[in-house]
Order: sequence, then C-alpha cells, then structure tokens
Amino acid sequence: MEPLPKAYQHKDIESKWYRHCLEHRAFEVPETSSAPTFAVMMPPPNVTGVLHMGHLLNNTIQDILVRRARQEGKRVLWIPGTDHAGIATQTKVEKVLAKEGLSRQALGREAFIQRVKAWRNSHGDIISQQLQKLGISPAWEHKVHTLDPDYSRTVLHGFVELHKRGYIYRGKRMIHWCPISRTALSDEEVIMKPQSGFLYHVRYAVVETVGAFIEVATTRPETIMGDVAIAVHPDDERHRALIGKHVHSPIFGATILPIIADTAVDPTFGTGALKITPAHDRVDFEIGQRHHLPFIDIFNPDATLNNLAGKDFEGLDRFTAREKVVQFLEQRGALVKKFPHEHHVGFSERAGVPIEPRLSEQWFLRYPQIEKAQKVVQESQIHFRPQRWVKTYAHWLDNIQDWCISRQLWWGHRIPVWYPKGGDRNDLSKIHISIDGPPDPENWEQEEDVLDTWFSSAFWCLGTLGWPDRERFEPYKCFYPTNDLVTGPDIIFFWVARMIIMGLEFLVGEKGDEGSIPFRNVYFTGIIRDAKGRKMSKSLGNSPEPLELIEKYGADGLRLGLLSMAPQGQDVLFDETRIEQGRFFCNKLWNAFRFRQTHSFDPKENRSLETILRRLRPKYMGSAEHFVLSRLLETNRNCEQALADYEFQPALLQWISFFRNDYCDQYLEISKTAHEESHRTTTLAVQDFILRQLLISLHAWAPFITEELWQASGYSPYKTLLMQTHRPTSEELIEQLQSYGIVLSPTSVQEVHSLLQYLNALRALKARCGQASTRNSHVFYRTQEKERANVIEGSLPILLKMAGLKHCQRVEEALELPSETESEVTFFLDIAHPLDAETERHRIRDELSRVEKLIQLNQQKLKNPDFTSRAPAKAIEGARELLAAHLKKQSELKALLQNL
RNA sequence: GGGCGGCUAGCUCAGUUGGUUAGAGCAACGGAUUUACAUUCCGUAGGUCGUAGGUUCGAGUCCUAUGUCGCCCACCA
Repeated sequence: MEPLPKAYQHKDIESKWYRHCLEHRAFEVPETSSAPTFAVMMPPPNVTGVLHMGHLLNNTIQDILVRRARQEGKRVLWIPGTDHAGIATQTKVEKVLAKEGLSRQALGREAFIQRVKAWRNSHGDIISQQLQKLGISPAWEHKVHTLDPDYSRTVLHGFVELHKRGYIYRGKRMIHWCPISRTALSDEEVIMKPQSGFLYHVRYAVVETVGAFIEVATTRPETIMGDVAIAVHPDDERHRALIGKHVHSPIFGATILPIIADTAVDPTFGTGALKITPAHDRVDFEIGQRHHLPFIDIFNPDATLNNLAGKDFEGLDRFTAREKVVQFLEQRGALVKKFPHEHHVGFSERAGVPIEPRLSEQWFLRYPQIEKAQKVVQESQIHFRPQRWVKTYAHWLDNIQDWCISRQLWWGHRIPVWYPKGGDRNDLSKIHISIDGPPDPENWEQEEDVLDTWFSSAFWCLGTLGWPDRERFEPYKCFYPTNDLVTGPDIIFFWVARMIIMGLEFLVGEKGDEGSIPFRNVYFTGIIRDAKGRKMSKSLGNSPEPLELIEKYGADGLRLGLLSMAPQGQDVLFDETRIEQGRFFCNKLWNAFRFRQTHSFDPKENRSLETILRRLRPKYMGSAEHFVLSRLLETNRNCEQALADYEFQPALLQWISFFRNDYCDQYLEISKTAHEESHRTTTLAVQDFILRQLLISLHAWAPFITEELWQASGYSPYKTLLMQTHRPTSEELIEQLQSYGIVLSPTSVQEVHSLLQYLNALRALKARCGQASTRNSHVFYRTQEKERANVIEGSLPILLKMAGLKHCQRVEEALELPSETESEVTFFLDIAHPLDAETERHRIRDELSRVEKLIQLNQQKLKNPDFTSRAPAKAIEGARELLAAHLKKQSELKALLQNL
C-alpha cells in the first residue's frame, strides 16, 4: 500500500476517475433491468454557450440526485443535451458575415445554414466538455441536440399534430417585432423596462372651426405620419363638441383625420385626446379595427421610416425621426409643450432594443390542456419546490395568450408547411402540412419561417426519449414521466409550463394524467449573484470563471462550497472563501484517512461491511464509540430527511458538522487517549465503519475524492464504483450492528455529552487564566452529586489530556482559586500566580445575576396560574427542571463568592 | 396597478407544527500544538429577531398595518 500524500491533490485524481467512468460507461443507462427507473433531463444549454456559475449549481444538484438514485439501485437515465438557440446563434453568425462584407441574404438560405452549422460545429459543445470537468454523470452517449434529425422529427411531428388538432393557426395579428433580429417574438421574449422619455403635447387644427385646436399627448411623435384619427372618451365634456369633426395632420397638412369617440381612451391621462396610429400601437390597432380605420405602416422591418412617412423622414431611424419630427412641429408651432415622462417600454430580451408592435402574418399556438396543466400542479402531481412558484405558474396560465411560434429566421426548424407555387397563401384549404413535405415538391414552396426555439424545447422530455417514433420510444417509455427537473424559475413559462402542456397533450394513455406529466418534481434553483447581490454579468466583470475555480479548488471543493452556500430556492450570494472552505474540507477528509492508515491498516479488512463489523467487540466499545456511532446514525437520518424535502444545503451541513466536530475533534481526539491494545482493534473498526458510511453519503456531493479514498481504503475489492454501492439507511445500520451484538447505549451517549461539557468548562477556565502558564496545571473539582463525580472519575484521562491538564482531585470545600461552574460541578484551577480575587468576584457576580434573572423568570412563570393550567405538561416540567438547576447553580455561586 | 420573496450577530444564512438562556459558518479578538490536517485545534466577544399594534399563559415563529430592498406580471398613450 502506497501511503497517501500529505495533502489532497485534486488534479490527477479527478481526471483519472472521470476517464475511468467514461471508459467503463458507468454513466450510461444499464441495458435492461427490472429495477425502478429514475430519469432526469438536463436543461439544454445553448450549444455555443460557455459554462457559467448558474450551470454549476444546477448541474451539481442534478448530479447529486442521480448519483444517489444509483446508490439506491435504481436504473438511472440522465440525458444531457444542447439547444440550437435560434436567434442568438443566427445573430452571431450574421455579425461574422458582416465583417466579411457579406449578409445572409447575399449568401442565400442553404449556404447560410451551412455557415451556421460550421460555426456551431467549431464553437459548439465546448460546454459539454466543460461540464465534464465538474464531474457530473449524465449519459453522454445519449446526448441530444435540438437540431438532430431525430429530435427535429419530434418537433415537426408536434407541429403537424397540433395543427391537425386545431391548436395551430396562421393569422395576421399584432405581434412584437424585433427590428434588430427582424423577427417576431413571443410575449415572453419582451421585457418591460422603465424609461425616462418625454411626453409631447401636439396640437392638431380643427378643420371645421378655424382657429380651434385639439391637443394630443404622445410619447412617440415619430408615428404621427401614421395617424388615422384622434380619439377621445365619449363622456369627456371637454372634447364632446368635437366628436365627428376633423383635424389636419400637423405633419401632412393636407391629410384630414376624423375625431372619434372610444371608451378605451383614458380621459384622466394627458389631454384626454389620443392620436390613433393602428399600425404602431396595440391599443390603437384595436380602436382602428372597431372604427374601420385605415392602417398605415410607416416603418421598414428594421424600424427605419419608409416612403409613407414622407420625403422628409424616409430612411431615418425611428429615434432620429423622433427628433426631426419634434423640430418640425416646433417650427410649425404645433408643439405645445414637452416634458420628461417616466414610462415602460417593451424591449427585445435578446437584442436589447425597444420592440415595435407590428401587424404581420404569423403562426400561433392556442395552448391545449390549460386546465389540466393547472390541475396537475395545483394537486401536486407535479411538485414544485419551493412551492411558492405554483402561484406564478397559475397566474401565467390564468392569463395565457396565444403563442406566436413563427420566427423570421433561417436557423431553426423550418415550419413544415407548403403553399402551392404562385398560389394564394391565405387559402388555407390548399396548403400542405406534413413532416416530409408534399410528394411533388416542385409544385410547392415551403414556408420560409422557422419555429421558436422554445417551441422545440417544449418537447424535450418526449423527444429525448425517442417519441413519437414507436421503435425508438419503446425501450425508453419506462423513463416517462421523468423524476426531477432542476432549473431556474426564470424559465417557468418559457419551458416548464410548455413541457407540461405538451406532455399532457401528447402522452395520453394507460396511466392517465399521472402518465402524461413530463416530470414529478421541479426544483427551482436560485440565481447566483455576486457578494453584493448583483447579477453576474460580463459587463460588470463580477462573474468568476468556473473552470478557473475548478482548477483552483477542485471540482469537489467547488461543489461542496457552492452547495454549502445555496439555501433552497433562494438566490445565492457568491463568496469565493466558501469555495475555499470546500477545498479545506476535502483536505481534512483526506487527512482523516491518512490518520487511519497510520494505525495497523489492512485494506482487506474493509472489503465489506461484515468484515468491519466482525472486528467490533461489544465489550471494548467505550462510551465514545457509542456516542460517535449514535451521532453517525442521527446525521445519516437527518440528511436523508432533508434530501427527501430537496433541502440540499442542510443535508450537506449535517455531514460537514458531523465529520469536523463529532468525528475529528471529539471522537478521534478521545480515541487518541485510549492506549490499550484490546480496545484499539475496536476503535479502528469503528473508524472504518464511520468512514465507509461517510464516503457513501458524501459521494454525491464530492464524487472524486470519495471515489479515490473508497478504492484506496479497500472498501471496494472488486472495483465497484461508489455510486453503484448500496447506501445503507440508519435503520439498516442499526440492524447490522445488532446482529453483531452492538446496541447503542443512550446512557453512554449522555455521559460523553457531559464529558464534553466539562471539557469545555475546563478549556474556558484555562483560557481565562492564560493557556501557557496553566499547561499541566492541577485542577480540583467539587460536586454534591455522586453521579457527576462518577462521570468525571470515569473519564479522567480523557478530560485531562484533552484539556491539557495534569492532575484532577475532588475536594469538599470551595477553594480560593479561579473557578468555573458547569452542570453541578465546579472546577478550580491551581495557578502559579496569585489569584486576582476582585476580578474573580466580579465574574461570579455577573454570572450570579444572570442566573438569578432566569430564576425569577421561571418562578414567575410557574406562579402564573394561567401558565400552569394551560401550558402542556412538557413545558411546565421543563420550567421546573430549569428552575431547580438554576437554584443549585445560584447556591454554588454564592458559596464561591463567600469563600473569596 | 397586482402578486411574490427578503429584512435575525460586522458579513452570509439556520431557526420545523408558537414553549427551555435565539443558533451556525466566515470575519474580529485571545490562545494551543512531540500518533492525520496551520487547508488544523481551543476559547472569547457580538443579535431582542425592519417598525408599530394585536392574538396568546407564552411570539423571531400567528394576525393587522407600515417601512425598506429585490423579483415577477400588467397595452395608460
């Protein structure tokens, strides 16, 4: 056996075990098995994206879930993948083309798509390699990309079917138009941002009454050229007389606009008069329709003005045009006033520019299964964690609007609709819709638009399993519904809700709703922010580089640190020192094994739980052994309980604290004082027993170091991986111990608790008197209780060694020495220098007053008849015991004081 | 405008169904170390739980109001 190096070196160990797992296909789904299935679908990152902090948290959590499921003997399938990110990728490639003086139009559709593919293949999938560094364990051989041929067929099938069922339709509607990407967007892709702009009051001359004007308030004077009317509220006294009359356009004097009445106008806003520009505003569009007004679109697709805006403005950008129109109005005296105005403007999420409402032909989805989608979440067939997101989800479904699914892009799934060549596209009876297209393609032209990327990811839980292809789906059907989905709440509408809807719509069958939901649990992670709570962003430069973190702290250190600072569903304020703590923890774990191996260590004796248990002799089990094993079982139980509720952080902290405090600082230190050879075998076996369970339990968080130590300690003679090893429950461990004659004694555990309390008192006493000068000092103790004295006498060597003292002797009287009273025992420390009686008196008086306050508090409580009659017996009993304990302490402190 | 979440020690957070003297980690300060680990260990100090009311024998925990920060949703031009 090679001795372990002094410090844990993560680099070689990580790559060694990851390679091993890949070579042995350990992450792939077991071929056939009767074991219960467990499936997780990785939220597909953008194929050309790079790893960021959010991925780390998200994937670590998924990895914990699947590794633990494997330890439970389940047949696990974790499917990784990437998505094609239509708009983002196309935009990126178009920028590259622009630098070469090219455009996608100049290149043509086919050539352009080839360019994007080439770009994707060279820049793409870096993220999968980066994720491997994190040590996650998805079935890489099963990786899916949304534009893979098989997956594409899933998406197109979905489209064709939804159309057949009447949920997809084509229509001319007002949509959100992104002038940068030059495509329609869904409502979800538009984010409202507060903007400080101006509100302009413009006056329009009334035709019928010379010298009369109507004043209109607008934030967008550049759309005046598209005006078709002025609207006022029918009940608005100020304007009533003008209804039915006309005005001159302040830009085009010759243009005459009617003044109409419509209740959509808010008389309390601005001047109470609204200019109507149906082509460029949703409300105006509706008013225009109601009043059969014309529709004048003055914008080009890139939001520059077209010829309908007139010679003066044609070709200008919308914001330049705004300034020019204002100037124009000013010169003509039509601008009454202009003042700052705060309002909200819809921005394109991707391109970051204000969107334009625009009327155009698009494809829409009327969502199916809305009611069921509500129900399955309300009734927790799909369980959201944290639960509060249920409300957000429900609110969205309650106010759901049809989804614009067509995009005027080339990179994506081209809509499988064909129109007769040269025919009328609006004659829906003549169109062809199928996955493979018409048999005589020469007579047809395919729809140019592609589908929203989110439309394709709505089928993620179906397509990754091979649906709807019967042959491919059959072997994977058993993984549906999947178990856990781990994702961010920001895509609750974009993705989670839509997957639920598609599952409910398409996977109906034997199991009803229960069988059609795509997953049973959704765990929403928080967002990782910087230490100041700001979002991580490139421009702020506040995002650490994940790969550098792995390099510096190791994947295990990073995972442990990250999870230790991530409360359930709350945003995480990133703090690199926590990651460092994770690395420190790994090193301590490493050294606990080094320590173990310095003592008659033979890996063969660890080959199974039985070989360890056989070495445990009940009669040599001291109270420390009872204590530490009890704590192990308790920790294990608490951890399992926390994880059942998806409380990852508390679960981990349980183990960290057990390992550091109970195992290392207390148990190992105590065991160092045990010198008898007979005890030692048992002590070492207890260590092996604990370390074994520790590795199994921590493996999901820290896969690499645990695997290395697992193998190095001989726990796995047949090279079975830790994640394939059964993880015993506390109940199983209790049974195992019992079958070897070991029953943990609560009395022994209590004894150690007392011992630790006394140890703490002694250490505090020493620290107070000056550590160095009290090294190997004598200590005296006094107590009225025989049992207390027994505890102390029984563990004297431990107490003295761990406190760094030499002798301990019982006395009857209070001594004139510095003292510390704890649990009915007072310790006196024999110090070389004379006692500063005044300081000591002061200390005791302080403590006395504290104790007396508590005595009073409990006395009052017990005197209160309302308390004694209404409080539960447990609370009353507790108060009595407390009072008694405090009274004892009070008399002891008084005696000490008197003696000084 | 509607909804949600946070507000507990200098910082980051725990605090389960209301019940003993409100906890932990980090930071601070003081110390230790001849069977692993200074990437260690021990100890000390530090909060009255955003504010104000209320319910209750008893409230960080329940109710009402309010402040504040953040997020989501929403077509007032």
